Amino acid sequence: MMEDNKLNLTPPTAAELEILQVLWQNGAQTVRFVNDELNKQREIGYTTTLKFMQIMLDKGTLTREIIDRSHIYSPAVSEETTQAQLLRGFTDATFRGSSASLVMRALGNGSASAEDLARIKAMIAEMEKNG
Amino acid sequence: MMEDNKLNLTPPTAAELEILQVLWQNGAQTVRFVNDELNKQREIGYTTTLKFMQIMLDKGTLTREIIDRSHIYSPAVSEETTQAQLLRGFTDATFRGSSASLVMRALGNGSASAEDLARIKAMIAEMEKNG
DNA sequence: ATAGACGTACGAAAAAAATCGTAGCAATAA
DNA sequence: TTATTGCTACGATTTTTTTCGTACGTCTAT
Repeated sequence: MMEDNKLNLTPPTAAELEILQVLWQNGAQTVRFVNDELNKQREIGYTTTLKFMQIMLDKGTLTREIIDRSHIYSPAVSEETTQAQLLRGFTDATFRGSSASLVMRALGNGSASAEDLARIKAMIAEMEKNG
Repeated sequence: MMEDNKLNLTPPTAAELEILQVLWQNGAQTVRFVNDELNKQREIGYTTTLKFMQIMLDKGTLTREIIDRSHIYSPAVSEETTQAQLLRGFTDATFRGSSASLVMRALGNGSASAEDLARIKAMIAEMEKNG
């Protein structure tokens, strides 16, 4: 039987997201590189990382090419799209779909710098100017 | 062996959160009530809901009292605290810890009304006034 | 008293996510 | 040539989450 290799509609799992982050930040890389990066954050075996990346390849979340006998993996989904997709699900589940509540609470945790606030204000102003 | 019944540090799973939402919105309720509410959104068996609520009781996420031979469950965690906890994890995983990025993207999806924007602006103004 | 109706308890099992062990292949060092 | 090193492939296994089936107990209406 052949895999359908259908396009990925379901969002990445937590572990998959970690891998995507490494690739989004560093561009196409080998399993070795990704695994080393992940190990800066938590302990995880090489074959575990490899397995995930193979699964993601199968799901269509990653693509790969062979360069110099080594497999180089690239994200097949953009960070922006993925963030939007995950954010939607999270907002629905945790804030009953209210982006405004989510924003209020995100701002409320006090982690935003003055520049952050300024940029957000600017964005709101822009949105209000348009429609 | 006795259960440790230790306080819950780990955030609720997706299914647990659904149950908490029902209780936060409707106050202390029976399994039957919660199950009926959940079934307005998706199909799920009574015993499944019951099992979750028993597990949550065990974890300390819920408490219960017996009224008129029936078990009435209440959330043992506040919605605010839980949202903050989940938001933190989500922001770390998906936006590399940047609340500002998250806010920008949440606003960018265009779901915020004019009133929402006004309220957010007010909040930012308040934050800037203080520190 | 007895059959429903309505509840809870408990033990699994099914499904999904995460992790690893072992084998095997190429290049290269000794 | 043989041993070592650095990869990938693949088949489990473990853990967590989700889901139910079955047993049992208590009222209540016949």
